[in-house]
Amino acid sequence: MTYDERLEHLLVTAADVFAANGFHSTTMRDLSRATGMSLAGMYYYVEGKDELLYLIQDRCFTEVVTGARAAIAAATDPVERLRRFIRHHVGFFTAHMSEMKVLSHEAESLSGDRWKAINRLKRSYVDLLLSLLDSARPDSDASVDRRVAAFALFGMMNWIYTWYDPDGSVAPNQLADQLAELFMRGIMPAAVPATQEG
Amino acid sequence: MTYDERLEHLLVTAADVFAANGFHSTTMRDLSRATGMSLAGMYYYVEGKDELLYLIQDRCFTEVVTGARAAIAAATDPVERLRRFIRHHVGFFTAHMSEMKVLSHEAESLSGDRWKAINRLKRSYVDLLLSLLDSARPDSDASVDRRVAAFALFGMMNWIYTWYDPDGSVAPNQLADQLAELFMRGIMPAAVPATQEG
DNA sequence: TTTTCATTCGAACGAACGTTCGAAAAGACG
DNA sequence: CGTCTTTTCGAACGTTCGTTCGAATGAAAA
Repeated sequence: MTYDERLEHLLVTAADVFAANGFHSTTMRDLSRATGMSLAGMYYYVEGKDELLYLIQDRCFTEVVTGARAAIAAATDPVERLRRFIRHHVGFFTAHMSEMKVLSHEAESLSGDRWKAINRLKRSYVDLLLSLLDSARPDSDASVDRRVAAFALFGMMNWIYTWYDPDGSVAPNQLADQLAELFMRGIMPAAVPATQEG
Repeated sequence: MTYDERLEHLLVTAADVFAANGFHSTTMRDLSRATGMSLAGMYYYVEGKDELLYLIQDRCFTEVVTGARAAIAAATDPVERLRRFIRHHVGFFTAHMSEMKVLSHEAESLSGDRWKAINRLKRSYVDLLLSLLDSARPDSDASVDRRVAAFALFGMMNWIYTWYDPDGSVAPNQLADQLAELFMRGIMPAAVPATQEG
């Protein structure tokens, strides 16, 4: 095993434990037990508990942002681009539950420069969705504020970690499609129309 | 000041501090400072830190559940009842941000019997929404799973604490209406129809 | 006043925490 | 083999935590 692989193992395991028990409730001794490394040994790979959380969030969020950009790049239709953004977010979330739970739930557990760095990523990701919304929505529709719409969407997607079981009766792909459908048309599809959406 | 008023003051202040800094990061000494009570003095009113969190969540959630039942009681139209449920939840949330943030964010910070008690309330509240959804949705619409729809709604509502400012440009009433509209019809109101919804 | 009960709190306790340090072990290279 | 570097880790340090305890205070009753 190389150095990088051992660091990776530490980060993945830590994400699982943080997700299961919360960042602040997790002790370095818990991580020592879970990883099989010694307590002091972990400090050879990581500055401390805070940097551990930061590395998990930074890696995960960077992957989310670049993945989203790639996912929407191929499409030109604004509505389709929005739909792909949603599918990518939900797909990534369900495939990396621990990391995404840590990212969503422990947003305020960082401080100082590390917090700022993560928030830069967050802002760029929010801006991306806002621009997608501006393109996809009819200009006329001012009934819902753009920020409200954006954070409502993030809310329904990021809440997943509180209830969703990827091995349950709703498959990740179905969940993604249903959330996209819900966000686009709501639960009360206006009576009849338009079944032509791929 | 009576005993009850002092307990109330402790609970309200603790909810604010928990909301601001998180439950686990908050020390009893922080609460002592914020309330003006002495460290030991708080233990005359409360068994400990865990019971403090439990009391905040129990009182708040009980109020949410009974308030929701009252809010929908007057209406008979299923869609209107659902709309009132949403408006009540968002209205209560924005009016009690600290408590609701503690309720949403610190759901896993309790354990044992106290966790079970809160989860009983949670289950009954979820069941209430599920029954409202069953009544409000066209029987035919199986495109979105009922649990997915329910938790998507809870997600967009409970996510509020991460971004919403009640003193910002969107008033609480507007937020409630917009989230209800979003959940019912989505961001892409199907072109033309039906402006007849009260 | 004296007695009783409710309420407050300074001071301390034991436990658990994140982190450090110096030495030991393991590998790489001559 | 010996030497240098990388990696591991037992043991401890200093701090902070939630909680307790017994004495002090205040208010009401007799």
